[in-house]
Amino acid sequence: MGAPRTPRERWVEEGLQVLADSGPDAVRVEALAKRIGVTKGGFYGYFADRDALLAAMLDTWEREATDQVVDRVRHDADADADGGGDPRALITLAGMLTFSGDRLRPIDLAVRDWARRDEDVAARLRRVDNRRMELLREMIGTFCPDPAEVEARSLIAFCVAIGHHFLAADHPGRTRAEVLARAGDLILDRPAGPESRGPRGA
Amino acid sequence: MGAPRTPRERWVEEGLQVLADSGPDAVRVEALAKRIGVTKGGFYGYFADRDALLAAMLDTWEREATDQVVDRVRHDADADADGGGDPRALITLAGMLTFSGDRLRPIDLAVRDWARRDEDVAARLRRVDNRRMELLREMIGTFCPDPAEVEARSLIAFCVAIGHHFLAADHPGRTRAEVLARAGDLILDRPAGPESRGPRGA
DNA sequence: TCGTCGTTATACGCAAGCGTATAGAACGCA
DNA sequence: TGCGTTCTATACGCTTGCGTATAACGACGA
Repeated sequence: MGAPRTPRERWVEEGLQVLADSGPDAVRVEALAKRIGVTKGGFYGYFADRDALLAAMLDTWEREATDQVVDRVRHDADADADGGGDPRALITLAGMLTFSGDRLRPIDLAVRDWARRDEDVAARLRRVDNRRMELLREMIGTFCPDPAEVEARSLIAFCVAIGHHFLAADHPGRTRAEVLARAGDLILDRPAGPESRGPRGA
Repeated sequence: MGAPRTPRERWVEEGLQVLADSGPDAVRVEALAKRIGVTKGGFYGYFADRDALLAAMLDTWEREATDQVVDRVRHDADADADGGGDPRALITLAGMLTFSGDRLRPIDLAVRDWARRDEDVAARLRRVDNRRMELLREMIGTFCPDPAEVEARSLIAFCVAIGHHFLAADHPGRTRAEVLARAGDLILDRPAGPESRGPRGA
């Protein structure tokens, strides 16, 4: 058997790329083939139809999105093996506020919009979000005793992490990163850090 | 001249409807015609092409979205002519957290996603968001003296208002409305209200 | 009653995109 | 070298959608 010249994952990868920067409606078999530099000939060997590709894309995203959350927690927890629980929470939360790499974030945003009109996508997103939310609860729980407040702060943190990418407003005299840093202070219920604390990410 | 049987606004309105629940890619001339119960014959008397319709839709949305903000402020300000500035802020902010009617909200969400891939749309959204942000600053400024904190709280409020619609997570043992109410307390920097305070909206 | 003008239906050519069929090319293995 | 598997190119029919052209239709004013 010949080595796959255009393996299945390639179609999925390219599909996720297009999803990320043009939305699900732009994920078209022939367009993907053109991007890859191939005709659609081989596509139907891997997938029954376009919907099967979309499902495979979501499978990949869901798995990666979940793994990533777990990895991040484990990594940050190791990095802070000395200090108390707090710094871990802060660092991880800060990471969450800018949320990881350039690969998954745009996909994540696209999926969120997609979920508004597709039940299946919404169900997948719910699984992923519940996982992340649980993480947030745990972290915020390290410094906040009231469960209702923990829930509220977690919601706020998550909404800011997502929402600021959908927000087009300017902040005259400040950068978005600066405002986000200060927002992080408020969400974490701690006094404002030095004004010149470095930006935590965009 | 015969009365317009299918006036220009009808196309715009139907377009916004489709935009709201299926995204911009689903706004197709012939599909709209079918929805209206007409063929596309008359469409090109009003619009040069599909893009012209999209532009007109955005014009309408931008105007309505702006007017609505102004109206809401004026209305709430009148309703609270007696009390201090604070209640006005609270009420309006609460309204913002669930943001108004069922008509504009879904359009708003669709436009936000759209703006991620279209410069023109992004520019329009920036105008609208800056307007709303200014309003938030003003309201939050009535109880918070530090400008940097005002900016951070405004960002948080706005992100929660938008973000919670893109969030699929559950809140075991609580409703979303309850969690949002508590989040509002935190954003407004006031003690938690009675647990059983009615939900402020969905 | 009869034009007139705006709206609409119908038909056309064109392009993109889906899913299928079929034949050819490339590679691993014997 | 030859065989079989796997991927690929090409071609087909079908549908949807765009934008244009043209003719019919209807309401209103003269």
